[in-house]
Amino acid sequence: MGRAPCCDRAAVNRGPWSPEEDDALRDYMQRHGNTGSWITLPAKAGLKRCGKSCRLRWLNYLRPDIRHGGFTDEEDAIIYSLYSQLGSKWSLIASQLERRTDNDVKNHWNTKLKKRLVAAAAAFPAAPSSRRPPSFTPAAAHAHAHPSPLLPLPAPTVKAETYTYDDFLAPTAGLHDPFAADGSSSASAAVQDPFATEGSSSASAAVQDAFVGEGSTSASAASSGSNWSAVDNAGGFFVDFCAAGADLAVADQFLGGFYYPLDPTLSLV
DNA sequence: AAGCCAGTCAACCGCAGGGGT
DNA sequence: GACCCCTGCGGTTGACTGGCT
Repeated sequence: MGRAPCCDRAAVNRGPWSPEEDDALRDYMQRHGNTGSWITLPAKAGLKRCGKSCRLRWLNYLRPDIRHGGFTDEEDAIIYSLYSQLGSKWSLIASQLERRTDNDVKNHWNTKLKKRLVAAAAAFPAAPSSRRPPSFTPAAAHAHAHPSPLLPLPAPTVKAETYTYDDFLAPTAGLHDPFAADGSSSASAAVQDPFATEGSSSASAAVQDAFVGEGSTSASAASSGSNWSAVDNAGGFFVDFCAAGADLAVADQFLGGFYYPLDPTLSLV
C-alpha cells in the first residue's frame, strides 16, 4: 500500500497554470499571505489546485521578490563553488544568491553549467597521476574537505550572508603548483576554457573568463600563461586548474572544487 | 513548409524531516 | 515513544520553443 496522495487528483487541476489561476493565487497571497497551511489555501483562494502546487507556483514563480533567468557570471561562479562544496543542496545554494529560487538554480545548473563541465571534462583527459596530490580521490572532492594535504585551506563553510565577488579573489602570496611534478609546468598548450560560454580556446581568455568582472588576479594570471584541465570524477566534478609560471595563486582557487572562498593570508608549506 | 531534435523550464512526484498530539 | 500531518527538498518529467535539415 502506497502513501496516500496529498489531494484528490481527480478534483484538482494539473499542469500549467492559467492567468486566472495565477491572479487568484497572487491576489490571495497579497491579501492574506499564507497564514494558514498550504493544504487549506486552495479552498480559501478559490483554486482547484493541490496545496503543494500552490506553494510551488508561489515560491518559484509568482512571488514578487524573485528573478528569473539571466544568471550573471558572478552568480555562475558562486554556484560552481557552492556545488563543489555542498553538492546538490539547491535550496542552500539558492539562499546564497539574491532573489533566486532553488528550482531556478537547479535548472540553470542542469541545463547550462553542468554541460559546460561535461564538455570540459571530455576535452581534457585526467591529469597525469604524477601531477595529482597522492591523497586525492573523487570522494574527497565531495567530502567537504580539501582534497590535498598540500593545501592547508580550511574546510569550506557556508556563510550566513550572501557571498560577494570579493569572497572569490585570489590570495596575493605566491603559491607553488602542487600538481607540478618538477615545478616546471609548461604553458605551451593552448587550452579551452571550461567556463567559457562560447568555446574560447585562449588560455588568457580562460583565466579572464574565470575571473569575470573586475577580478584583480585575471591580468597577472593571463599574462603568465595558464593551463587548464578538467576531470569529471565519477559524478562529482573536479576542476583542476593549473597555472604555469610564477603566478600560481589562481590555480588554488580551483583545487577541490571550482572557486574557494579563500583566506588571503594562507600560503602553502 | 514540414518534420525532427535539442534545449529550456514549469510543474509533478515521492521522500525526509520537523512539529504537534 | 509512536503516530500523523505538513512542509520543504531534490530528482524527474513533459510541454513548449527555436533552430536545423
